Amino acid sequence: MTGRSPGPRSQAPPAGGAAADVTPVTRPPGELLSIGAAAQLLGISERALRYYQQLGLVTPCGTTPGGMRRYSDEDLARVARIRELQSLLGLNLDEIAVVLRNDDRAAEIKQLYHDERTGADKRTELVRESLRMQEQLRATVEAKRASLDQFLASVDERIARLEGALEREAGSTSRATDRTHQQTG
Amino acid sequence: MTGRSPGPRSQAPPAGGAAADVTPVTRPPGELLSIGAAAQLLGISERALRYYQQLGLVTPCGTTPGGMRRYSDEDLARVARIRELQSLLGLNLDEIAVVLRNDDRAAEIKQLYHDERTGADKRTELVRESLRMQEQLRATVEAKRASLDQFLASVDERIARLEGALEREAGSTSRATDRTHQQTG
DNA sequence: TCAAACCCTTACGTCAACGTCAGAGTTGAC
DNA sequence: GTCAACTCTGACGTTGACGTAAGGGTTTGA
Repeated sequence: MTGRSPGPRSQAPPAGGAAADVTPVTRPPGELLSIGAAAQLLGISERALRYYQQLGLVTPCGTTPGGMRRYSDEDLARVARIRELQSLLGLNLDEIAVVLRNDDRAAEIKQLYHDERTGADKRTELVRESLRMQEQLRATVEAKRASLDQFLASVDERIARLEGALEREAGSTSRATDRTHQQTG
Repeated sequence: MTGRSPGPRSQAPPAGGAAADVTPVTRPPGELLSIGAAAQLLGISERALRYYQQLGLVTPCGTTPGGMRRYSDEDLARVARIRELQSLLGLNLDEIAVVLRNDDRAAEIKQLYHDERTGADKRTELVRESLRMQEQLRATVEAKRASLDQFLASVDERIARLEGALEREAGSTSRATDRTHQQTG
């Protein structure tokens, strides 16, 4: 009911935890991965990786002399982020591109921030810019969370009513049909 | 960045609150609505309503002698539920069909529960069944909420770091380049 | 009663996010 | 060096969730 993991349709698969059921691929330390290995580790298809690259979302950090893609840990993290934004926030790849560009800008800002040549006021300005972007993202997430909490509350309410009914049933043990069956909505 | 409302792509539009920006359509009391009125009130297209019917998700409570659909408030609520399940949980229409079937079963159970002819043990059994279904849905929602909270926490952490940096900048007011620029991650 | 506004079914179109297949090149172990 | 396994670049196919247009009925207010 929560959507089968292997399929690409509907929900995006986990892609953040362990890979597929077979061959958990005990992750290598800091080596570069081929597209096949990366795909298996992330639990997604090679096609998806190429597609993300085509859209400019993730470019593998390098290639072999023959032109074969090599993915770093950082690249993998970026792909994981994509899947997270897909499944958690329901963003499409265009919207995700915006978020990733903000991430990149944040990294750039961090560099500049630690650069000795950056003046104090410039530094402050950069931090403010980064802050604005993060707060915008936060607003999106928070909105989603609020709706989800409300939904969860309504489910919990139904559950509470049902549990109440169950207790009342248990209370009226052997006496057959008493009239304690309230009309609770 | 949060997905434009009018478009059908990516995220499902609100459909729970007010309709489109023009003509808020101050809802009629308990009358039946034509498909056009229903669509406008819900902020979705007529095509979507027909499509949901085609999939067996929502059948308007009646039709005119000429065969034109009439939607009750209950029908509208059902459609709103569909949109909510789409946008909040990211379920596809097949998965939503399952949830709606559970909703229907719950309503049926409620009827049986309040039926005098239903015995005490049967009653208990029915409540248990309903409870199981709701708890299954709850698990789905809760899982989503947990991931979302974690994501939100990570965003908040970044924000906190940035705010810290900002305060430190404000602290080192006029003195040009001091060395209080910590390496915080 | 009659025309404008609305609705019906049927059917083809669209768009995102990949799936899949073909034909050719690359790599790495032996 | 060679061969199996892997990867490359096109390019067309698929699927879900509708959009859209055609051709024809239905409703309703004047």
